[in-house]
Amino acid sequence: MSGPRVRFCPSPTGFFHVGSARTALFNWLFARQQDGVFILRIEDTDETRDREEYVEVIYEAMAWLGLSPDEGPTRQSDNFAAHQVAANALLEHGFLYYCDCTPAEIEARKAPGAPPGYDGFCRDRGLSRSATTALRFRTPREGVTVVHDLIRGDVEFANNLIDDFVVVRSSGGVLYALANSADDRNDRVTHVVRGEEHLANAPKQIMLWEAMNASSDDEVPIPLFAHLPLLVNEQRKKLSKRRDPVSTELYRNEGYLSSAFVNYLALLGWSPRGDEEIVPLSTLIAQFRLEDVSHSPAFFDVKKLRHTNGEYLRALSPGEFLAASAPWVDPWHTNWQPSDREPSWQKHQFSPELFAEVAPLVQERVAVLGEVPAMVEFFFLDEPRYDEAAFAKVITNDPVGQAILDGAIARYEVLDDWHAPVLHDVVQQLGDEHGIALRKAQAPIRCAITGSLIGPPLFESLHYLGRATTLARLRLALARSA
RNA sequence: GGUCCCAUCGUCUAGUGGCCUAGGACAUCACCCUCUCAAGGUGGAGGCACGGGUUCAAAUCCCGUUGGGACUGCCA
Repeated sequence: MSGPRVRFCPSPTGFFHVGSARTALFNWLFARQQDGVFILRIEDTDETRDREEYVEVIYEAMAWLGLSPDEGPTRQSDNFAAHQVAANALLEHGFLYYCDCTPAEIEARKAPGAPPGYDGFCRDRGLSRSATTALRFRTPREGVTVVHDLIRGDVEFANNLIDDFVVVRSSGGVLYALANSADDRNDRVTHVVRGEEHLANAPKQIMLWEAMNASSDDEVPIPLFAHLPLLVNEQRKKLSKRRDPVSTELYRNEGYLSSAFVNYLALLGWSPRGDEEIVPLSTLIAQFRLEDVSHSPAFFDVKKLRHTNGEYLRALSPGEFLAASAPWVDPWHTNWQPSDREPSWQKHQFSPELFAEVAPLVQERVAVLGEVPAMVEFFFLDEPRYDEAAFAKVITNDPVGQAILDGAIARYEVLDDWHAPVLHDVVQQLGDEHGIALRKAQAPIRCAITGSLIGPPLFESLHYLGRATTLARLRLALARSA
C-alpha cells in the first residue's frame, strides 16, 4: 500500500502568491508526513495570460521555500493529447454536447429570477463540431453531488443547480475543469488539497471524474478533497494581487528567511500542539493533519511574520547570520560608494572584514535582513547620514553636548587602550563631570559618530571604527554645529 | 439574486459537553533591565456575534437570526 498522491498546480500568470505558497506547503507537509508523493504541475493552458518567465518564478519560489516535488514539474500543455482522448471518450459516451450559443444569446434568453448559468438550450439540438461550437458537459438534472472534504466534512450540491459548463472551447482548447480533472486522474491523485475558492467547482470535477471512469476501462477512485481556508487582508477579502503585498519574492527580498516564512505560513489555518509557535520543520511534518486545519479565513499578518523572522534571525549562529546578511550589504546592493571629495580622514568603503566584526552587534536588532544596511552604514560611509533634528537637539542647541564632544576629543586623542570598556569609562567620567547620566552623555557622541540617536552599542562601534575616524567625526560634528 | 463556506481577545489560534474564573502567540499598555535602540523579564487590558432550544451541565450539539466571505467565464 503506497502513500497518498497530492499535487500543487499553479498557473504561470504572475508572481508567486503567498496563498499559493501556503497551498503548496500544506500539500507538501501532508505528503511528507504520510510518506506520499508531491507532484508539481504547471497549468499553462491559458494562452492569453501565461508567460514562460513566470514558470521560472514558480520554480524559484518553490526552491526558496524548500518544497521540492517528488514528481514533475510537469506541464499541463504537454498533456494536450490526453485531454483530447478524455474529451472524445466523454463525447462518445454522451456526456458532452456541442453548443453554439454566444454569451449574449444566453443572457437574452434568461428569464428574470432564473438560475444562473447556461440554460441547456443546445442540450438536445444534436449540433456537430464547427468553428463556433464549444463542448458542454451534460450535468445530471437530479440528485446531489457530495464532495468529501477532509476539512469541512461532506458538502452537498444539488445537481440541478449546476449548469452545463463548457469543457472544450470552440477553438479546441480544453478548459480547466476537464484538464485539471483529467490530469489528476491520470496522475492518480488521491487528495486534492487547494484553496477554498475551488470548493464550488469540486462537484463539477467529481461529475467529470465519474464520467471519465464510465467512459474508459480503468476505474480510478475519486479523490478526497481538502479545501483550505482563504488568506485574507484586513478588509477580510481574499488576498488580491492588485492591492495586497502578496508576492513571496517581495518577502524574500525584504530579508525574510524561508524557514521563518514557512513556519509562519504553517500557522495560518493550522497550529502545532502545545504553546510553542516557533517550531522546526520536522515538527511541522510530524504533527500536521489536514483534519485539523481551521475552517475560517486567516488574515496574513505581516507584523507577526516579522516577529517570527526576528526569532529565527536571533537563533542563527554569528556565522550563519553573517552569511545570511551578506547579500544585503553587498556594495552592489547598497550602492555604498566612497564620495568624490576627499574627506579629511581615512576614506571609507565597504569592508567585509569590518562587517564580520560588527554584524553581531546588529543581529538581535533587526527583524528582517533588509534592515541591516541602514544599521551599519555609518561604518562604511565617508560621512554618516545625519538625522538633523537629533543633531540639533543634542549638539547644535546643547552647549553641554558640545562640551562632551570637546572633552571626548581631548581624552580619546591620548588614550592608549582603544577598547570598548575604556571608551565607555571615558564618557562615563565626562558625564559625571557635567552632572549627567551616561545615557545623556553618550547621545551627542552617538549622534556625531553614527548620525543618529539609535543604533548598535556605541563603544563597541567606536572600537571597530578606530581612533582616526572617531576623532574626525567628533571634530566634524563640532564644526558643523558652529 | 442564487449556491456554498465561515463565525473564540484588534490579529493568528488552543478548546471536540464538565479540567474554562476560556489558554498561548503577535500587536498594544505599564514596569524592570539598560550607553541609545532592540532583545529579554514581569504584569495589565482585551474574546466565545445574537436569540432560542437539547442537557444535571454548552465556547463546544441542534435550529434560527445577524454578520463576513467565496463562487456564479469558451480564466485557472
